[in-house]
Amino acid sequence: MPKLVDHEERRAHIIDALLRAAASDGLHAVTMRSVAIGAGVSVRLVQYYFDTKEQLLLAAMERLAVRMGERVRRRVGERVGAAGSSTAPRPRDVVEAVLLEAVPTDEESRTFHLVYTEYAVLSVTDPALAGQRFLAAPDEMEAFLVAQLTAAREAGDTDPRMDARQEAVVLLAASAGLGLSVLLGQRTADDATAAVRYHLGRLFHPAR
Amino acid sequence: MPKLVDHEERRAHIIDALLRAAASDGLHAVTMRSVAIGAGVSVRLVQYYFDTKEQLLLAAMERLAVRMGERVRRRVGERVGAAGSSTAPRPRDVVEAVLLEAVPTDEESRTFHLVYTEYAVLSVTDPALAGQRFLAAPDEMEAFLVAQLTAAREAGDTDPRMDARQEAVVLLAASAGLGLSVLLGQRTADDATAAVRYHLGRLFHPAR
DNA sequence: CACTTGATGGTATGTTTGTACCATAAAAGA
DNA sequence: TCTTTTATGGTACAAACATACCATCAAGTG
Repeated sequence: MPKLVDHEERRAHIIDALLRAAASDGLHAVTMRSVAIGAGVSVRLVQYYFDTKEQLLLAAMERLAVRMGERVRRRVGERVGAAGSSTAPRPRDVVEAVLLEAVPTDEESRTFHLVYTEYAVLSVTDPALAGQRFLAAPDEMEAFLVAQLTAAREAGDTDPRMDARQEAVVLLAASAGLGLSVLLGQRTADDATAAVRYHLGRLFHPAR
Repeated sequence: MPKLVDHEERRAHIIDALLRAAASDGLHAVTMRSVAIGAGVSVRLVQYYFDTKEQLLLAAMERLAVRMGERVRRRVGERVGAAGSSTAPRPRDVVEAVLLEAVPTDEESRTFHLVYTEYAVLSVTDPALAGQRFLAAPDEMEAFLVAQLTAAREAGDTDPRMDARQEAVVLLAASAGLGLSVLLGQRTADDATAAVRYHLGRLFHPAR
């Protein structure tokens, strides 16, 4: 046999080229050739590792979904660590961290969220993409928020009449909407961040 | 001359075919041929009325933007009328009407919002679509909401410490996010509506 | 009645796309 | 050493696309 290459690494390299292409020219403009050029390989190689274009798109989407989970978990982890290893983090800080993940700040997160959104919209009309793992991440986050909000309410940090489930739905929708408006260039990331903080300030009473 | 046709009507007819095609197969899959077939005319006719595909897409987008304005204004008008011709409508009802416009209920509004969203996302990467009237409608709505919220606060219907501008931003983002989640099939229209109502219930005190 | 002009159909063309096919170098196993 | 398998390149091909071109019919105008 020849070089005996690490397949997963090669696939990841090609997928990254696809994501770059999708972010700069749009997911609809992604072509086997443009991906190959972006990855610095021949079209034949892309075929070799992904057989068909549809499978390439599928694989890229799965990678995005995995990354989304990692991103959110990392954000939460940072907050947990920042509060010191012994103290439990305040629910408000954890919730803020999760919500702010949806706001694209640097170029890297902008790219990520743009392509993620392109996929989400595409999945509505494309049967091959439909019913994919797009729903898992949001559902997971919703359950997580409900738990945090419930804890906060029982600790007396919010209005006792607050409905944790409804509030989680609204928070998630607001952060998604704010992130989208930043992508569309309607708002700056700072404005979106300020809006999230304002809203959380109204939701949470000062502890004690 | 021949039949002497109403150009605007013909153009509207073709654009409607484009919107249907975009809603069912995705904006990226829209082709001169599919539009022509959908409109029941020859490809040559589409060329005749819109010259190039880019101009066709542009014209359809403009039509969407105009419709969006009409939709919102109609919603507000309904609320104003429902309260009786002499009484001023309660800000809460007006705000609710505006926000619920973003939630797709029947098939017609689902089609409309889906294509609108497809255009919005496309405009991020497509230079021909960039910097278009997408921003006008949201800005207008934001100003409108700020005015309503300010009036409500001054009438004592909300917490006096409420920041009308920040609150408007959050409300707009939440309704956009909820509408999107309905399009993506994550939530039902009823759930989204309930979330909007819940949030407004917390924002507005009962008048008096 | 001739003629111009608006509205339409059909077809040709050049380009781009995804994919299939053919070839080959190189390493490992017999 | 011969053969099989892995990784790669190049090219060919049919389909689809946007667009340009050529033709025709009908309705008003002179």
